[in-house]
Amino acid sequence: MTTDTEARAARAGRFDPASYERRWRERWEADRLFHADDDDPRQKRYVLTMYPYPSGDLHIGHWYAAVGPDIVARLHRMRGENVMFPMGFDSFGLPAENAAIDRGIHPATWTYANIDRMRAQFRTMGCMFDWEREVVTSDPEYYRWTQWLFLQFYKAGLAYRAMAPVDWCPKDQVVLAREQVEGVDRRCWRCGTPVVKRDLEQWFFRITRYADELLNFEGLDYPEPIKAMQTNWIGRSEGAEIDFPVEAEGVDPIRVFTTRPDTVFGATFMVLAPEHPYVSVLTTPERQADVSAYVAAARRETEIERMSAEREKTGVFIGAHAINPMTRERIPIWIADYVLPGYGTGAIMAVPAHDERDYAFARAYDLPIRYVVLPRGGEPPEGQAFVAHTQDEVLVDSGEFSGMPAAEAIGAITRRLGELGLGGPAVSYKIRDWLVSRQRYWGAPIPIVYCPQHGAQPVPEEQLPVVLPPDVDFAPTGVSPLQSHAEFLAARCPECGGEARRETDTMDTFVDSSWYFLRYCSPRDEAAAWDPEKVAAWMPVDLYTGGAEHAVMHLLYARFFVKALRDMGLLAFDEPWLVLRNQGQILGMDHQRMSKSRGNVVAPDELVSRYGADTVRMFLMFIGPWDQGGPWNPTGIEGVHRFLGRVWSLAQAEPSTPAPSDELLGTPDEMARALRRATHSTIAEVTEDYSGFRFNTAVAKLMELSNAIGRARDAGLAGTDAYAEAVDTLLLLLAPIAPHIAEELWERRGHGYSIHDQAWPEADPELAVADTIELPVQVDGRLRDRLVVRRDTPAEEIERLALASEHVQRYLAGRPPRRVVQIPGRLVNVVTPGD
RNA sequence: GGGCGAGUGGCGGAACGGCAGACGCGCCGGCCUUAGGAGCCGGUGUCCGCAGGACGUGCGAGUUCGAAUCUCGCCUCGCCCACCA
Repeated sequence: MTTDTEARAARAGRFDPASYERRWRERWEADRLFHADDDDPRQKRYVLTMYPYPSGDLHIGHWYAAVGPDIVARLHRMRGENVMFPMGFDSFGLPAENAAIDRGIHPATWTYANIDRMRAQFRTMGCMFDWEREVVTSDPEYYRWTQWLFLQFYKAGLAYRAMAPVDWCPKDQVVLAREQVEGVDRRCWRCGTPVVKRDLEQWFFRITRYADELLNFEGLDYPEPIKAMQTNWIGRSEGAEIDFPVEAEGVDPIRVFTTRPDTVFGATFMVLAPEHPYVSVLTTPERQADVSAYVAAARRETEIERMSAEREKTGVFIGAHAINPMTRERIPIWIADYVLPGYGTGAIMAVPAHDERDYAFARAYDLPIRYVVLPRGGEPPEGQAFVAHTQDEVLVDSGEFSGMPAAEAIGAITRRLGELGLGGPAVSYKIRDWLVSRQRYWGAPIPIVYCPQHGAQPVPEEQLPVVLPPDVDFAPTGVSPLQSHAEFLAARCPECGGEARRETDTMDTFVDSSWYFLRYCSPRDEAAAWDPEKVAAWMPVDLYTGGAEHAVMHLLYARFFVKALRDMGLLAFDEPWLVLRNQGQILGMDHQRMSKSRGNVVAPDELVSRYGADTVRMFLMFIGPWDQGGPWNPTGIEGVHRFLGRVWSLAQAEPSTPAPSDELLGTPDEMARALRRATHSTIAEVTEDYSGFRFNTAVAKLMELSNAIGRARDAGLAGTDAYAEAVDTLLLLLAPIAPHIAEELWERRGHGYSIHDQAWPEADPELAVADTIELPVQVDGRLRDRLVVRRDTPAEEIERLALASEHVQRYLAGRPPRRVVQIPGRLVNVVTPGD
């Protein structure tokens, strides 16, 4: 036995992935095997995975993220589709600049060295990336078109400049988008420093114009959590705007937004955000000192202090009054920092009886609380606001609306306000316009110049790209390093030709990533951002994969881009990707997110050199559901390596004399049929699993098939057609997940290059089913026996056999069963009469 | 505070409402070895055991012939959002 094994092993050669993996990768690349041809007439399939930031080295998480879509892309390719699976680098961004500050390396030097290293590391994965389509967003050939797109947004009125209170990271010395401020304590997403508010002139993209369309996910196959996150982020609220006239000459009423117009009769005071423009207009002289102090304090506060929900409510009375438009009562106007300047109208009608925040404020400042909505026949609750909004509340103390169900009153009161010219229905959103300017160097310069005569002027398209000058000072000063570069700064006004100053802010890197999937379609086009015909042919992306952490940033921005570009007539579709899948996150062994600062980053290199790329790929896919991720633990990689080693020897097994009939396994014919059954059911199952991103169970089924092949070999089937079919099928099914060994063994078995050009195997349903089945027999739902019967045994016969079982009879004790439940092909359940 | 997930052997994890624990790791035993940290074979949820049983999917109820799976209520953990009127 051992000597046989050794002899076979000697002929087959030792299983040594290092001896063939690199060789095959080089050959595939030299042959352009995985290059997607624009002119290929077959069905196109655009598979995309999020391109990485070139941080320095690939870690195990990059492998995990890339191998999943690679498997699916390869499956489609073997099914005869023209598959594009490109890769590139999101290479602008802050870390490069930090490297410049910390170590004196130019951002470009640092970035491109990292790209070179990571590109080489990427190649060791054996993914079918089409490197001929690579995009690098910091290349002038790329950001030229990022700038061009900015100009299109500008011309379309979707890019604008405004003074705004913005989130500012004091450590990185940069403005952040709202989406880049994280957590309850409002920290910078990059460095974790608490952010502060600053008023600055900034560039915005008008994403709010598309809020409603972005809420529509019809026809999109997204994970539910992503849809929920985007929906919550956009935060659409329906309600009413209501005007509260003020007691001051020549001042327009204060307009508020509320989702509860039914409670307007309970509005006993008003609260303005301290930033509200009316504060300075309405404050009475005797209140001026207190109000100014409060406003100044609010401005100094960081977001941390301001946003904390647990915080005591504070505010001051500004001395002025407004009129409740329904009760006609005179109500005091306060300012308080719990009213946010950016949401709704920056002013609220305070209804302490029906809003917890207003209630807390009223209690703190002894303001009147009036309940106007109550459960039918109920009493006002003791010591708290009544916010419940079920079906059964009615209005009380609300004039002509008293007695009306609250649900109905929302519409009725809103209509009445409209009739009175005091407001009407309104919709409010949490989402704000996207702040895209950054006071940083390593990004695409915003293509605008400022002329003393003509103001902000777009750089003419033929002058693009506005190139980053290489020689700047990188010390962090709070202004862009470009501001101290005289040559860059000096520009001509496109309108008058006079001296002008160039915009020194660069664009958020999320602008770069909002269109890179379009550039992949015609990556070397020098005349346009993309070739419309090629984009029409390839887009939209059929399958997009990446981390869920981009739910409200990249994924939302890119959807906005596509919709905006469609409305400019530049694209003819509505959504960038039709199917989205998120991989889980691979955590460090300490169960923390992998990061250099924690020192828990797992590099794949050592594993790859010890076991080969196929083993690492397969192990990563085997550890659990792909969308789940989890802490890294290399225990168990040996099992996957052993499996590939078994495939290695099974695929090269020498024909042996067929064994005689075996009492347990049957005749050689029966054994062959069993093997074919295993082969064909595995085809069906693995195909399903790959398509559904269930790679872990796919691997388990491949292992089961190889176990069956091993038993067949031991039974002497190695020379038979059934054996050859089983092994060749196993290799084909293995090709997407372990492309190197599949190719090597395919060749060794005398088939032509390349296995990756073979057709995906088809399962024969006739062969996949067994002639005899084993039926579990339950008594009262508990397993008591098993029946082995032919597949076509009639139900009456099965019932007879089941009742005849001594294990069943023991529980029936001679009584007739109350009933017998049969699920055809699944089980039999005998229900006893009971007591 | 709101929203969404998830709790199954020693471990990672399987399981259209129908045989709980597939597949693998680990562990135990055996074979082969000068050796085994290589390879191969067998066993492995817990408890009682001769056969054969009992108990088992975070906890408690319910629906069902039958529940890891569906419903309700708790507990724990994770993620996202959070003074959004």
